[in-house]
Amino acid sequence: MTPHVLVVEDEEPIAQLLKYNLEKEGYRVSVAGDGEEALLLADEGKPDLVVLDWMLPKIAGIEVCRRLRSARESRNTPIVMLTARGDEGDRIRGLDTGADDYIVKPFQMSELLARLRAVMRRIRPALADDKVAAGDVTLDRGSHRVKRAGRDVHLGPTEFRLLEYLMQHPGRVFSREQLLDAVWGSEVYVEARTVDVHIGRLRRALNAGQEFDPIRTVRSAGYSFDAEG
Amino acid sequence: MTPHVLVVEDEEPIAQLLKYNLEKEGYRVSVAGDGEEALLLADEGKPDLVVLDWMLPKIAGIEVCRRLRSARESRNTPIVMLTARGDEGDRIRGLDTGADDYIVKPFQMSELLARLRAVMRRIRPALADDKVAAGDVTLDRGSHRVKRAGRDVHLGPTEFRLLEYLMQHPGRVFSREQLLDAVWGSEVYVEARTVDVHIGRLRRALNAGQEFDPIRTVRSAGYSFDAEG
DNA sequence: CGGTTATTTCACGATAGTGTCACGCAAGGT
DNA sequence: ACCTTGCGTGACACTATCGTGAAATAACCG
Repeated sequence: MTPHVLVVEDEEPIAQLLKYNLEKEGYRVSVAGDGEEALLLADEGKPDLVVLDWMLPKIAGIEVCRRLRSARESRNTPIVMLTARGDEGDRIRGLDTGADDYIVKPFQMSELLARLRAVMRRIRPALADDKVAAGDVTLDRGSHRVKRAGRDVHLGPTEFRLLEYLMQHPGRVFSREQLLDAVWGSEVYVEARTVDVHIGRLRRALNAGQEFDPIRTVRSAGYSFDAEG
Repeated sequence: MTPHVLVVEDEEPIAQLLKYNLEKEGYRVSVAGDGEEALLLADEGKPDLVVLDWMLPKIAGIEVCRRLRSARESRNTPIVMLTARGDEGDRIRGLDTGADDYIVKPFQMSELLARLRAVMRRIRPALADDKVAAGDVTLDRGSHRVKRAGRDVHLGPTEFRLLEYLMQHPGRVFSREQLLDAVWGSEVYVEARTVDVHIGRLRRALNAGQEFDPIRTVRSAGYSFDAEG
């Protein structure tokens, strides 16, 4: 599936310019004209990346950023903000609110695209299909369902995202810190050991009535998801 | 352990300013005055983050960036570059060469610190193909697995790192002190003979059911990993 | 609001991994 | 042969790390 970008920009010509160029690059693009619309579209469109103008009518950019970050759905969606030249204060506040990057207006389109590429590269693995399957485990993002050997498995939201992330890179070992960053988000601080507890619950739910445990503990390194075999 | 930052900057006042402020933030800081020194320090200091001035004597910033990216040690170390105002071309080239971010000079210290915080949150996920193989032994950093002739070999963390280090330079002999420094780290003190014990454990695990021992003892010199042949 | 569900932290026990030592054998020199 | 030095390894006390139940919070949902 092609990456989906949400552009939040109130100046129509700029919005169109962005849409045109991004689509040429192969992205799917939605445009929101103000903060309210942005939150609405973000909620239903589940974009993979948000380009966010800092000066917006109705709801300020920083507020949009904060709300996107506090909503579970969009907690890990990269946000690139557009700021006016010279407003360092805004940039710092933005980055600390959870934006991943910024571009100063006026910008070169080539630079913006390079930035987006850089940001996308960091999360590329997340842009997989709707369904992930490995071994006898199936995870469906659409219906938010997980099955083990055909049986439905009930997971809490965090366990779901944890499994989702692990299954996206089968066999790969992630440290607790990496998992916290990927699953919980980089802006919240929780103890690394919390991961253990969720891994435990995930295991209990996933392995009910099964003997093989697809989640591997690598001592002093982290956890990984491994299909049987 | 506190994060270690390598600052590569040829203008002494700026370098000192950076060092001062970064240390105040709790980072450990090394300073390199040119590209050559940068590569040297990066190699031996294993920094967690590199702040790289783009205009350097001897070796240009972009070249330093490229070499850091191609070296195994520093492949996943985030790089933030410092560029002069208005040089969009450089920035784009830099980002595409593998830099993770840039700051335009002159910059606000607070902005730079905010950027570094943002970059530090994301430890670059290691690339897929970081495997080492020699003879019938395979070591995969990503999945944290070691195989001998196709069979899984279980190693403790220290044995894993030890083998990893030895396999990186097949045939080369390392003294116990060198191995302690590379595998255990320079800040801990352990007896040199401890290496022997770990070599022994590594051998036992690796050679189970095999007749050839890929680890060679060089009397009064050290150990090396040698593929069969 | 009240009740439910999810999340986080803590503490404790279980277990895997680590560093030292000591003893015996091996290698090398004279 | 004999002595010296270096290496391999079993044993053991000590740590670090992991799994998990339970308690305390926080989020959610009518």
